[in-house]
Amino acid sequence: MAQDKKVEAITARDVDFAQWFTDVCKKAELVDYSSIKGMFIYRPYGYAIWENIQRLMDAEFKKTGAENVYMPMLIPESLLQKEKDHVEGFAPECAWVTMGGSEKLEERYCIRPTSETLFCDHFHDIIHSWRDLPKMYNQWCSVLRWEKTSRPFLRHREFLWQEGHTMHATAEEAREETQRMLEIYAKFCEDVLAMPVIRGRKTDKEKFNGAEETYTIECMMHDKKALQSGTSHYFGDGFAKAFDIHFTDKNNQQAYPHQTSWGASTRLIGGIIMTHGDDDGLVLPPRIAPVQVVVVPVAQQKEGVVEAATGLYNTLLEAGVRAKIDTSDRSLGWKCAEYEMRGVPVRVEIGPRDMAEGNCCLVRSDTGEKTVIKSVELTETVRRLLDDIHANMYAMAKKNLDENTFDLNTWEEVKEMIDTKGGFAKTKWCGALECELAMKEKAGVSSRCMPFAQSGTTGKCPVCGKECTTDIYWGVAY
RNA sequence: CCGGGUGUAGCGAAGUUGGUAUCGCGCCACAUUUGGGAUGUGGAGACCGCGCGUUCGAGCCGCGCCACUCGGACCA
Repeated sequence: MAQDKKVEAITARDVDFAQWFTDVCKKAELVDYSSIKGMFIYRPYGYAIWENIQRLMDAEFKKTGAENVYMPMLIPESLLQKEKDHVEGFAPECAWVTMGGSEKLEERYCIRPTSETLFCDHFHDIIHSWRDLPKMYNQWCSVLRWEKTSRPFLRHREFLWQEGHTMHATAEEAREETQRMLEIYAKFCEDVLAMPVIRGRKTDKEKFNGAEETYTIECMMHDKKALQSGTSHYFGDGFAKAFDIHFTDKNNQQAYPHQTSWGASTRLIGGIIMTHGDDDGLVLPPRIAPVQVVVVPVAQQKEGVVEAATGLYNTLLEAGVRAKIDTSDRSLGWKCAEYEMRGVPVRVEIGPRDMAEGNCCLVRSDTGEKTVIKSVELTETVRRLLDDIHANMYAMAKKNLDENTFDLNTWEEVKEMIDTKGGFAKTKWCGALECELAMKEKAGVSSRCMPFAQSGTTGKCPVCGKECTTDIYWGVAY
């Protein structure tokens, strides 16, 4: 019966993945819809996940020397238009401010879809000497893109993100920065979010507007579709030239600096949900979970139970564990189901029977497994368990990725795979745009990335059959 | 943006030939309960997505808009 109730509350994951995702977002109280299409309300539990992402990522950025700044949210149209490829890419999804109070503005302002142009305008003013470099700036903000369709976390019109913008004296140094930041995103996904990633480079078709090279980390969701989870761009000196940013180098020569930008967004939360969630709802990676352990007293009206539970709770807090205790008058069953739905990694149950023997019961959210332990060993066991859960969640996601990635040779094979079971196809690619477009047209997949880990072997392009060496991943993307 | 579907209480739904709206869950109070979404009694809660029109009268009919959703195109 209890099982039936849960299934009733949330659509079964493998019956309708899209509906399951929406149900989880709503029922776990991560987000709510606002009155404007594509603009979402981040509720406390959802925002708390973002705060944890911010806190942990920000620390990594700062280790590299990045500094946080904040730029205006409006971009004068003339500024946006300075770099041709960039404006062409973003113009279709810009929202514009045309009025100031009751006055029509002389020049309309774009609400930032990304801030390269604003940073460049500023860099123009502050970079004059080789001593001014590198400049490594980052900002946490929201951006606006007038998307036609929207889904919680995956595609918002306004979404929260961070955007790093850096300027370097040499191309080599900028390239290193691009790689360094991509690796930070990759490690973050693996070590904090328990999401395995494929690191690689985007094709020219898929790269960021105005960039010379775009690097990406691609994750596989439980439904075998791809989620681009972080990107890092190398711009060369294109923007520097467009914005007339130059400096005097050590040899007293005028030079253009080389630029990068890198970003990750609240889309990561969508990734967490779609990678780890199950039929009971969310399953949160322990290192990002707003509540890591919830203490639930059993038969709490009995003498001493609440006190014993509170004791465990305080022990956890003192040990630095993000803990919560629920002494509300909800039934035990309700509480169990509720915290499973919210994906709290570990639940501690303690009732009269456990107390009599100095025990408590630990339940892990990833497997549902219950273990009775001595209460005095709580902190140590919980710490180990949280690490175990992380490792297990990563392993399960890695298994999903590995088992659904296929080495294929022709576009027909790719189509067959996508139409029947879904997954990533790994093939060779000749590098021609026509072949890339044909894969979309014929097989229904887009290129995800050319992985850094190249095999070095020779094979045939799945479309034109030409001999080539480049390995590339294809998939259906969010 | 194109095509299909849907908007009635916090959620899920019913609503007859047009007559100001019903049910379940949830919510609140009290009591009894509590080792996997408890039970009883009582109570509150809806400008029927928004606007305009037709009509003596619209949840229901017409037009427009907004939002959600599923495909497609586009995009992080």
